[in-house]
Amino acid sequence: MKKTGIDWGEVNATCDAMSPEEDSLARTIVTQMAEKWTLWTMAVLAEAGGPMRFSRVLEQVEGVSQKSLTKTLRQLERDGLVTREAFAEVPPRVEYAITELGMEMLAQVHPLWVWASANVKRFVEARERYDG
Amino acid sequence: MKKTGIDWGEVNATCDAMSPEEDSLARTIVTQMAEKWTLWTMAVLAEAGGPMRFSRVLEQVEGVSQKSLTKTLRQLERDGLVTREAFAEVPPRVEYAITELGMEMLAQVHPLWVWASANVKRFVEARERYDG
DNA sequence: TTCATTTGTTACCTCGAGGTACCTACAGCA
DNA sequence: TGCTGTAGGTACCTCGAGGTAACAAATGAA
Repeated sequence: MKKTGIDWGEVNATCDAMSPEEDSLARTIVTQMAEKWTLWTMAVLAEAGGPMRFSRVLEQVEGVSQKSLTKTLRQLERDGLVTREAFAEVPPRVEYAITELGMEMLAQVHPLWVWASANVKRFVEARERYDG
Repeated sequence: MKKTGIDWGEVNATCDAMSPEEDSLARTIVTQMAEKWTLWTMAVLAEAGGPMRFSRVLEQVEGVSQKSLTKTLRQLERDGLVTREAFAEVPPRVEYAITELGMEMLAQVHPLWVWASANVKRFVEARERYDG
């Protein structure tokens, strides 16, 4: 029945070996990763290939509000997924860049995203079957 | 700079080839996957290796409320990730099981989860650096 | 007759995500 | 003397997630 060869026991064992705080943190990481603008923001910074000003990111992540982008970037910075460098100039300049850890996380997410995109039709069919 | 070898252009190309509805659906799939009880529920059904009654799932997914589990299972059923079979008995019996599509999705998520668990320490350190 | 069982549904509550809109500070420029 | 541009902070709003608690429906058991 386990046709995919996934050993969920292995995952559970990994979780059991962690402290409760660590366990809940792993959960938090995955949850935040799926928040509305997080992946998109990281992808934009990854594609840029170097530091990017706040307003450039704001343009590239189409539809995000200033407030939400600020919050998203703060969280990413806190988790070590992006770096932030502020320059004491007028008008102010702040540059963001993705970190090695951020690139590693994107590498993990990448196949999932590709799979989801490639299998959209199967989901559409399932929903039509259910709704109709 | 793209040290991970990820070709995000490839992902974007995939997205560009989709209709807006399909694109937003792919986004929706990934978002729902990260909702509070979704992955846990799927993992429980996958580990069971066969059909499971509602109340068994309710026990295994510790902390979930009846209402939330019902909603979670409905969404999973709608997306073709689990099956639901109701028996006309008293008291009622309803059996849930994971589908092939569900197993495939778990297979995609698995490495991400393992990576997140394995790298918890790096996130903890980043947060301590930021907060302290 | 009354109660337990099982799978929901519904009303009501709280909390947080995320949006819009408006405010600052300060130098340069017309 | 205003006006512009940048990176944010803050007030206020709406919307949905998710919790608790109570109820339904029907049958077999006490």
